[in-house]
Amino acid sequence: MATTIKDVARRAGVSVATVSRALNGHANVTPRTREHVMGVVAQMRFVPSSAARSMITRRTHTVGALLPDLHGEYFSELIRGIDLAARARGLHLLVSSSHGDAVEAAAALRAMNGRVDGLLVMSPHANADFLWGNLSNDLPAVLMNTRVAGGLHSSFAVDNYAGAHAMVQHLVERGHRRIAFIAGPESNFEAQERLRGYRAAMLELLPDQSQQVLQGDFAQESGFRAGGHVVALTDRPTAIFASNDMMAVGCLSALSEAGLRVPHDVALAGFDDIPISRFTSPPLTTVRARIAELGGLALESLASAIEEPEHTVVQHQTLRADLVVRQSTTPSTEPRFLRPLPHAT
Amino acid sequence: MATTIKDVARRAGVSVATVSRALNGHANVTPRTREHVMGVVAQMRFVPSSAARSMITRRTHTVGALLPDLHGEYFSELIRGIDLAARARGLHLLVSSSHGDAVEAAAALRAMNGRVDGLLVMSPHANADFLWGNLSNDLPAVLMNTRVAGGLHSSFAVDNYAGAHAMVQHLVERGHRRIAFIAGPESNFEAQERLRGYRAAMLELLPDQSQQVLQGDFAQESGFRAGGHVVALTDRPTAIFASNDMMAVGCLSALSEAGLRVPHDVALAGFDDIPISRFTSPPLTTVRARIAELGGLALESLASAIEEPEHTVVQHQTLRADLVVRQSTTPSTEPRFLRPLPHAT
DNA sequence: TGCCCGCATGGTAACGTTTACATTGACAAA
DNA sequence: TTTGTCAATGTAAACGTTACCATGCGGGCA
Repeated sequence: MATTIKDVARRAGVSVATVSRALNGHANVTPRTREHVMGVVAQMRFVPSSAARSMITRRTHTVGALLPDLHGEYFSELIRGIDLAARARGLHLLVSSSHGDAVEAAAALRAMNGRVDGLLVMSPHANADFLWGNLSNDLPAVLMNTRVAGGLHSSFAVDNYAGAHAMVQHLVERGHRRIAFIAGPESNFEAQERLRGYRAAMLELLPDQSQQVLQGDFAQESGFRAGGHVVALTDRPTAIFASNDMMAVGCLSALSEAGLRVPHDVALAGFDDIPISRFTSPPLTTVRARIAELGGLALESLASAIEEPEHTVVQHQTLRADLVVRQSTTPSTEPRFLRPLPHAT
Repeated sequence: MATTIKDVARRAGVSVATVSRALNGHANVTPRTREHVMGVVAQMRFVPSSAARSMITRRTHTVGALLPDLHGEYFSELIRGIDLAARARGLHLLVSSSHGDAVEAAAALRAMNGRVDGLLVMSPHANADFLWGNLSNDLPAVLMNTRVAGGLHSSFAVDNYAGAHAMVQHLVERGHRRIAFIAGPESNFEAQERLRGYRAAMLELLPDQSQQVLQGDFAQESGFRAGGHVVALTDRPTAIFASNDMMAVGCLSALSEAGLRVPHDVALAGFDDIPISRFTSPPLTTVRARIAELGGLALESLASAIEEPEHTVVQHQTLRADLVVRQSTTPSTEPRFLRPLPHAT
């Protein structure tokens, strides 16, 4: 049986109210009493039950994060950004991965009720209806990279469209004409935006060229397969733009196995700028998605919505996605021995 | 104001007990009543407060995970393994990273009280005293990769010593004599064990050779620095054994920048077998640490300790760490175009 | 001396659930 | 008709904490 505040009060010879006040650092308690109480607390190794506490204070000091998956560097980065900001605010983090299943996501969302002060949601299923149906409307929530633009909740997103557009432009400027694109999951909003950016840029800059889209699913393996496919093509593309870095890494592996040199024989680019992309060989040209920053901003926004619900305005922010040119698209005759940056962002 | 079970009861014209029974699928409630109640619940979008519920049932259906950090593929893998097992058991996951600070770790540990049914702890500070001082003794806990062998808590660990030993043996068998080692943080238990394995194997297999240990901290950047250091050496080692994959990746980057070919000019090996290590170029010889499996097993153990506290026996399990030979240590004259495995484990 | 004020502390009602126990009513057996 | 049984539902006491209000006590001031 766990010790409760009553046990402490009895042992210390004071009331539960006094123990509570001593614990929470309230003003009106004699230093002498406080010391005595804290001594007993330490001696009995008493830790107040957060559940009971949050029941009455209506604060859990916890935020929930609903993510589609936890796999890979992308989510690692996202969680890191969220965690960092959460720690700074003294908030705990309850993570939940929905694995792409809307029913599971809904269940997870409901299970968080009463356990969190607010919710961070990144879900391919998170359209307006889904949210309305499963979110308690007085629970603050912030959306990340979802297609719900308007509505009651603030949202933060990476400018996937512009980023992809810029990458195509970079490849075109480097003289490429046949540029293949490895797409992400069709149902994924980010993947859609990146594809849209590719198509628009191609149409705009190389209207005569046919677009070549290979299907992928954001996992390394699918990039590897796509790479193998490209290798076998007659009239091979001179550049491959993978819509995320993990697929680019997989693709790179397939290309080297086939004996093709990057960027000499074929240029390769990714998207996200996950930490590993600086350390592949050659280092990967990519688009910096600032995933950690996205998570951090979303959490900041959520935290302020929790702290002052009335002053909060719904905001929709799009983070710039910058081109990061490394050696996988720049021939080795150009300066190439750039020193990789330290991994901290 | 959030709707409570009372509001639902009033609206449905029944008592709170009936609503509770309907919600929890208890037997003695008429189908007709249940349907009616559930209708009102849906209509009012009522979600029971988990806090209040767990207060009385003394079950939160949540486990806490205290980790030293959340950064990088290692923890991504670990969390994935934990999450997967947790989902299968219907448990939620409250993550907390202590960032190497014992005080913070202690605070995190205490803040979890009453909010979780059990604890998964991986902490460099987790010695017996630390745990005893901060862990409510009736809260089940399982340790991962810590130095506390005996004691009240079950623990799971990777056989870092044997893994490192096997790697050195592999390098020696391939004809290497001058084998450098990039160490991890000195205070880290896993890093210590791996270093111990290196030293023991060197002493045993190459008693005449001097050992060469470079300091690192498990981050890519430190591997990069170590690589740069090795490159500049007269009498350069013919093989480098980095004590984790991230440092190996950083080192690989430094080596290629310097124009050294791996494995032709220098062999390179890592430890952990994080997903990315299959996709570097060349693919990395490493030791498979089964991080996700470790997390999964720890969670399983914790879950059964939660479900039947009396039948649970304290167990200490060490997971085998297998050598995974890829091209970074095998010259290209040997068969090298192995197809990378799909990333699922 | 008497009064009032402020401060430390105690008592207790919340918070929103679940659950043991009480109550009701219907129906069957005597 | 009475009585017993059982199923469905209601009532209220927990769970462990905080917040509000009451209480008592000591000291300063008139």
